[in-house]
Amino acid sequence: MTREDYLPALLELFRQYGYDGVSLSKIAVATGLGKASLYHHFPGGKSEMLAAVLDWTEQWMEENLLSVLQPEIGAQMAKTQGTAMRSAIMPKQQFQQMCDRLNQLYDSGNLPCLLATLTTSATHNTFRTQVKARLQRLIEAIATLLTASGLTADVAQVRGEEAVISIQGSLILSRALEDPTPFQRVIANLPEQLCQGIDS
Amino acid sequence: MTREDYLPALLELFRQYGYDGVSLSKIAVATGLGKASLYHHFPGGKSEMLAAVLDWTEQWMEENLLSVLQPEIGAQMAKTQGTAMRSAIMPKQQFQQMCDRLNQLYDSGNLPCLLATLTTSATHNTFRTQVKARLQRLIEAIATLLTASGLTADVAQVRGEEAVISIQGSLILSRALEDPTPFQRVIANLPEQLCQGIDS
DNA sequence: GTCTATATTAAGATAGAC
DNA sequence: GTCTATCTTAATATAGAC
Repeated sequence: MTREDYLPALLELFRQYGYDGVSLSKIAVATGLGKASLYHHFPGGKSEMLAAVLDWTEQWMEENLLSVLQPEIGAQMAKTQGTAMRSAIMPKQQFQQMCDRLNQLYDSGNLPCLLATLTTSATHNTFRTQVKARLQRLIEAIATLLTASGLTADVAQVRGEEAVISIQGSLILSRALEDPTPFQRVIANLPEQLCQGIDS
Repeated sequence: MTREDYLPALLELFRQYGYDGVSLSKIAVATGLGKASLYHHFPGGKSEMLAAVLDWTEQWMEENLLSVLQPEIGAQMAKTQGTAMRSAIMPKQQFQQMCDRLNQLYDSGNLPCLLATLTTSATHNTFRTQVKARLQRLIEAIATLLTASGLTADVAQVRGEEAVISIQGSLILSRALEDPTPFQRVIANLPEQLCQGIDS
């Protein structure tokens, strides 16, 4: 058993209960390990566990969200399909794919966002810095794709922020109401909302 | 010194650090009281402190948010101003007033929302129930005003949820980015967003 | 790599003096 | 109504056997 095997369980704990709400006893139960074994895999204790989870989810974000938002990918899709387009890319399909991944990440609105949980329960500064950078990169990726699709930089930036606002806000509301439909509605409308004013 | 005098300090602590992130030592420092004195005012300890804060903020919400959203108030405003309107109410001004109060509550996007913090750091079930009811009542109040302005019940309900989503999402983003402008932009656009399709 | 056992510190909570 | 002192429990963390 390597330490990566315990990252999924750790992610579930931290996203659900926040950093302060997770104790080593809880972790021991969830992983089936004793406390001493946990320190074998994570000598730095709880903070190293969260750091490992953050690195892991950052990798997921790169491979599953940022990758599908690359403008070149849309250009390639348009090329292989022979679509005639002014901007030569197809942002709506790419945003649709992003939404599919988000649906998977948050289990259709039934699971909370780790970044939001860490934002609200103010923890160590190093974590807050990472969270900030992660959100900025997602916004930037959306904005870059929208800019490549013909929008101005300011409009694209605002629209990227609005996407994150809708996602985070609906996750909060869905969790508070114990009803995933607000998140699902937001996700269903997001590609069109992002592409308003872009000729497809 | 009565226990109400300590509610503002307690609210600041809970909204910033969440229930699990606030210790009695922190509370003692913030209030300037010893632990034993805190138990004199709040025999139930930390959970009773949060309960008192929740009751206090619920009262604030009734007097500052729900009250200005009553349809009768809009009708009265229209009447005294002699405005000719089909629906006999002026929802946009009322939503504008709601936004002013929200701006005050969240210090223009610089302070987090207690309800969101409690939603993310999953605490006792009694608190989650209260948070859920509070959000439902705000959504309902917005929807009721929109229905009185001519919208159908389903559209009004969705629009109420979208308002809460925008508020909560922008507060999260503003806090994560350490930049209140996303919240301020949302608040500036909210009245018009809510009143789309209503003749004023 | 996992365990039992234990150390250390902090948290939540109470007793009783003033 | 506030304090000092103390208690109890839980949390983080380590030592050392297997």
